[in-house]
Amino acid sequence: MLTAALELFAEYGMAETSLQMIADRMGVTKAAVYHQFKTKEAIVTATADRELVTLEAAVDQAEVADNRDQARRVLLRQLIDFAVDDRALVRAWQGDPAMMRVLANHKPFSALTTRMYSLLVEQESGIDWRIPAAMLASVITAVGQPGLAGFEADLLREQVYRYACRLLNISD
Amino acid sequence: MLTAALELFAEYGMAETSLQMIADRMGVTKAAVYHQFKTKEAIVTATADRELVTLEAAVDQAEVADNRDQARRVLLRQLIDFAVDDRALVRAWQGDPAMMRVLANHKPFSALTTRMYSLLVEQESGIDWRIPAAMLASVITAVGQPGLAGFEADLLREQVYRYACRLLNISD
DNA sequence: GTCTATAATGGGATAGAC
DNA sequence: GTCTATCCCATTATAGAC
Repeated sequence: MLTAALELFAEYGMAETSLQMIADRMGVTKAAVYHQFKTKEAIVTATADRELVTLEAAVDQAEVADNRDQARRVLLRQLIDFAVDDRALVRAWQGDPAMMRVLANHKPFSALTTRMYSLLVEQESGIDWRIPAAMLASVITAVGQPGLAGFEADLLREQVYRYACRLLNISD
Repeated sequence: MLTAALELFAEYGMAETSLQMIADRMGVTKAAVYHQFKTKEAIVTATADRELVTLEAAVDQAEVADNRDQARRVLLRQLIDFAVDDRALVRAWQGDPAMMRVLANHKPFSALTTRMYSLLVEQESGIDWRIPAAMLASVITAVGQPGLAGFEADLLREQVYRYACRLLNISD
């Protein structure tokens, strides 16, 4: 069910995916869908929650690193792995304004992005990390672009990691 | 009118922007909007057409460059200028699945992206430019991210150009 | 050109039978 | 859990007066 919904979100966006479409793909009626989830937003947050555990584990691991550069490298690796392995999810999340609005109001999601942001945005050194962080996020989520759908995961993973390191001026 | 529509598209996405919202922002009724544009898609393509002339001029200029590297540099500069100066437009275009579907079916837009792609995707040298092209597009459109809204255009322009050059391994 | 009024459609959501 | 049937409402789109 969540898989079916996520595929449709990735293809049509959240706003243009009706409960009827989800029900049709599952071969049931709308009422059956409503039996599991009270609202459409609940479906969206449920699809997100299923993926959040993986991302939370990645941030957990990065937060215990020895220093900030190391933490960033660890986070980077895992975010890229995650994005490449689940490009449909990235497509569903990235950019869609309706989806972003719902996720921004979803506490577990916003809490996670705050933690990621803290790892990236350096206060002490006087460097403003907001711009490079935005670039980095953009490069990682680029794997969701339709034009890259044909590439194999291994190649894409390696290439994106190389470009991300180049962006951050760190050795891979 | 097109300005009002574009602002709403940038904030709520195309699918979640109703004609009523556009009419309200203009202080008129829906019927007045329909008098100018027969359908909602017509409004979208009209907002796009208004911006396409700028982008077409940029590609024209790049296509007459001496060599491919030079063409890329010219195109890069102008695309970044365009994106930074009109971040609301980038936000409206980037990612929104509904918007992308309409634009993909809009000939002037698809023709332009084909021309840009030809400049970037190198066949002769054996290098596959599809991945770096996707990275580049991602970095440029990153200026539309809400988190970068507070930065001044000049700073953003300079930074994005630097990161883009780093990505392509060319001197700025 | 802009208004009021009104169709026509589709979507979110619920009630109640099986 | 799934169905049929229904409600309510927002939206797209049009007709016709001013």
